[in-house]
Amino acid sequence: MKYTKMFGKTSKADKKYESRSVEYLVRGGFVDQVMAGGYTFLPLGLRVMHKIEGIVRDEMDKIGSELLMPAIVPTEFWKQTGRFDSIDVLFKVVGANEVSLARNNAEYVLNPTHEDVIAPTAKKFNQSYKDFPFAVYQIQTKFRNEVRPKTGLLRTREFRMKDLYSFHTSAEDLKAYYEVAREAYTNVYKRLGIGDDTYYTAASGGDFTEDFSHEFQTRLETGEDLVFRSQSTNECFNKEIAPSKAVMYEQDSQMKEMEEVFGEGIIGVDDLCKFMGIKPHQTTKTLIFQSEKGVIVAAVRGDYDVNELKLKKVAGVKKLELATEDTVEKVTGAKLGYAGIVNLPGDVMVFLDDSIENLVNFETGGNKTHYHMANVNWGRDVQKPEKFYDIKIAKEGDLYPVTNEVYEVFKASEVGNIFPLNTKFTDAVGYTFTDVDGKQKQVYMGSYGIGISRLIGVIAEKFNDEFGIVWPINIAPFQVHMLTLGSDSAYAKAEEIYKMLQEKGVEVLWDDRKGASAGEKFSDADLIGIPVRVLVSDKSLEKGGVEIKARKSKEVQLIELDKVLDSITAMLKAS
RNA sequence: CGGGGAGUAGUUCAGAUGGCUAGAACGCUGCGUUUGGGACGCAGAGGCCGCAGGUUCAAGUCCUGUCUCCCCGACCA
Repeated sequence: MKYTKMFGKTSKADKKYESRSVEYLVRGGFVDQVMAGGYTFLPLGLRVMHKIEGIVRDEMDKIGSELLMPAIVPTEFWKQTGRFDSIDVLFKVVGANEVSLARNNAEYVLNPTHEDVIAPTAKKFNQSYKDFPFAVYQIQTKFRNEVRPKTGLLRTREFRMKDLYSFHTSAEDLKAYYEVAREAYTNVYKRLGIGDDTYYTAASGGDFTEDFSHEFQTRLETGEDLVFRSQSTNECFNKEIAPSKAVMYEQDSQMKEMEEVFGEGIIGVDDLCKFMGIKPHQTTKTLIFQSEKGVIVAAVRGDYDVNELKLKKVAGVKKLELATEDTVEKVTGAKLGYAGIVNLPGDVMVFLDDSIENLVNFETGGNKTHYHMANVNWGRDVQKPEKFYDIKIAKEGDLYPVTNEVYEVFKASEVGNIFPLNTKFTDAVGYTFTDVDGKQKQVYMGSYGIGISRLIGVIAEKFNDEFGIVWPINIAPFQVHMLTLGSDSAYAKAEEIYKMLQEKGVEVLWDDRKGASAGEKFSDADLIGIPVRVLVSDKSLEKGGVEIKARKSKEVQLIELDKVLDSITAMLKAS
């Protein structure tokens, strides 16, 4: 591709960008923002996307077949699975004006994912045990009504995604395939150049499943997720579910007299600590929740917060929300802000976090407006429960309960996820198969996603320097960036080399601008970040050849003309 | 969904308390000089001041509404 014929231009930095990936992708002419969370992929960016898709497709073809579903489907698909009213990012498509509506006033869902479409489709075709297991995938544009798109391609309203769905005759078979998918994903990330920094991470199953799901998290300073990793076992957990054990502080050896402290309007751990002259880890935080099984009281040490996902599991409830002020008053007998674990009524479920198990002389709310209890002790003042639970949100410094080691905690960006859906969707659409015994049985399903366009952002964010992007070889938009300086004869020679490289199948971007200055061309080459740079100039030709340099290195080599192809091939191999 | 900021040239921005025949830089066009790390001179083109109402002799500037974008937080299958 000749640079002068390519659509899209580089630009100088003229404002502050939210991150390096955004700056370089925009300035390099890879993408152009059209709206909040909506980008045009310019030719350079699209080439990167196609490279990523190629790798993903190659690995997916080994474990499934590609198909393509429509981006819009009748709302019935989503009503059937019960998700039409519950998914908060769902977009709907309707005719835009009266003329259009007069023609067709049906409503469609703009799919954010395709479980709801593939399940009924699969049901149409595969009903015999002989058809199972099977898996299909597609690479397609998805739409989600994100409230706040951010960080360039990392979170957008419209994005490219690979989604794979697998179907099985048993939970065991699904589990076995889950591992196959995991393996395929691992290969994808390795080939993309981020294998070493991408972690298989347990996460909440969310709406989809009671089980955990798994995410592939790439370590990234600007990432949105927090990953807790056990270094000895390499197990990783998303913050939302990370099991945790609190670090214990030294406790008093003697119990002090319990006292009721009057603190008018003192609400919240910070205020309380200032008021009473104690530390957050000497206090307890008590929250009152409403569930379908009744009121739940949960308490954690003051320096923690309650993890509602954990609490749901521990309490065995499906719905959990903070109780209303009225309920709180009824349960505690006090206004909001003074709840504690003393003198609770007997008819509520109480779950206490293990971080408060070994506290001595601790504080808790008085369950009496404006009152707090100080120097509370187990046994003497409150009955010690038989069991403490882990219902806290993990934080940096916490221990992994299984090994008692301090977690390594890092920020990361989710580049893929896999869900064991079991029968959630197949049940919803009435998908069963006929087994060898002639009976109808449940179909098990799994769902597996890779955020293609997000990967471009993640990789650009990960591989760059002060001058621009440094693309990993497998997904660089071109393999060689050739530039020319000097007289017409240098350009003529460059054109020869350009044609030769193209004939040999080397992807080359030739900066053939005659007006641009040398500095401009060098800077653009660095910004765009193609792995190998080849310079053809009067000076290099006088010295007997061309100059070749890897993007990630500073070293420039002079190569004789007849060795250009070999040297480039060698450099590409090495990078 | 809560809080904050901003819409003026292709882009980034400046245009107190109304007086504008609307500016700058970068980019763009032409001519010339340059050409090994974002060159220089000269000459130019380019604007419904987001949109709709209102106040005023006069609105980019004030008021109301509306749309959009950006940032922080909550949420995120």
